[in-house]
Amino acid sequence: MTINLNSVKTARGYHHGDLRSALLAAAEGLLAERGVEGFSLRETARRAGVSPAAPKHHFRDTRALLTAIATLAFEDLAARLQAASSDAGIDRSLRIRAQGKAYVRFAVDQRARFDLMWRVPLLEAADEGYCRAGDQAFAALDSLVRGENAEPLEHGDPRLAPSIACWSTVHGFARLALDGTFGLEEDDIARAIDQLLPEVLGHLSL
Amino acid sequence: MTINLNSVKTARGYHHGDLRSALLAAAEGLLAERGVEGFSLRETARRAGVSPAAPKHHFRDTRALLTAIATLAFEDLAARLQAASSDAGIDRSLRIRAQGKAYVRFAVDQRARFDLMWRVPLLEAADEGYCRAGDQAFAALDSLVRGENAEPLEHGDPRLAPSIACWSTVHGFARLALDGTFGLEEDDIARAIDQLLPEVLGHLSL
DNA sequence: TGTACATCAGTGAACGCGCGTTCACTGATGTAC
DNA sequence: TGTACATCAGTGAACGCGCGTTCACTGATGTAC
Repeated sequence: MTINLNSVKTARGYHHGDLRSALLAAAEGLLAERGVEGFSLRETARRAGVSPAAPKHHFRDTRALLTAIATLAFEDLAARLQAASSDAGIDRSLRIRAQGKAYVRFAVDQRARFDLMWRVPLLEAADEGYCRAGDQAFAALDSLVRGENAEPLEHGDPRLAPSIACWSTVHGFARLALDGTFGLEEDDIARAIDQLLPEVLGHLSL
Repeated sequence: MTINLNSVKTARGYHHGDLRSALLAAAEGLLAERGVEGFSLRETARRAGVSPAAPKHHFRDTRALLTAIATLAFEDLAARLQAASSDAGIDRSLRIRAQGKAYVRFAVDQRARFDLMWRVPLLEAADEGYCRAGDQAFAALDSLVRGENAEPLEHGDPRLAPSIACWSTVHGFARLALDGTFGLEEDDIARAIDQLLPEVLGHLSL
């Protein structure tokens, strides 16, 4: 079977086949190109080669689509945090450094996705999958800071303080770097992650 | 002289008198009510009781107006950080705690303003006043962490690490609290600032 | 295996919205003589 | 002190834009008999 890339629409026929995935992909692309402020559902449909009304069959509205993307992003982040600490050997403070670096890298390399993850007014903040994915990412960090076998704690438990300290530091560093507050150009950021960040994390006693 | 509050427009006459300030005030109000996402220049003009074209004489465009607001907000923040550390006596770590608390309080009590301050794509990021006000706020923190008489350093100097660690932590904490990531309701946040935040700052060794 | 029919996933034109901005204008202010 | 005139700060109607959403529709798919 030959796939004719030059006439996707014709080859495709009336039904798309996997429009849901195509919309997600198109939305990710649009987001990466224009940032959260430049996002629109119509443009997403356009990029997926589909009429403006088509997305309705897969996502109730813009918020639903953005929420799905944010959820995927949180899952991706959780996986990367896991991987980073696993790959870093057994020394706890090295693992924390590695994970922190992975966190900031994620934010910087995928800034629009990262922005979106926290842009709560644009999302269905109560969505179950979204919340679960967020918790999952936090758990990756928490199980490293408080230990693999530490008892699970409720949101807001004061014993979470060390994990929250770590999360706050890393998250704040990422945001400040993204928002250009360190006065850094694009290229300097990479250096900041390699040099400044480890030193910053060195000021944390967990 | 009697001021007729019921017919401001009539009383006002053709010229406004101080439209620039009125626009800033209206914009702050709108921002507080609807958040950054809900802001518009037209609505600001409407609230100032003026035609949609009037703002042009005072602000080139929406970005210019928002930049002015963000600048004021940074100046306000800088003043509060100064005040908080001055009021906290001479013990350095108490002062740092007090300042951190002031930072997060500011963010939480004025979330829309705080959001805007960092929403760089909506602002004239290179605006001189905006940059100066931002630096001013950082200086308030830096002079406390590195000491009143420490030599001033360039953006990106590695010796800024302790200040940046502190800033990152406090900023990250504020953002995570605002974005609901701690799973906290509005009321819990006040408690988090009083109880969780000091403990978080306790994990910082500066 | 073939046919009837319900269901599903698309189309594309249209609607109404609020937005930022432009335009020709006009009323008020302030300055020069 | 009075007058002419330039400048400034407003008006309000209009424009064009892209957006999200609705609507009646149609082509493809899958299921029941």
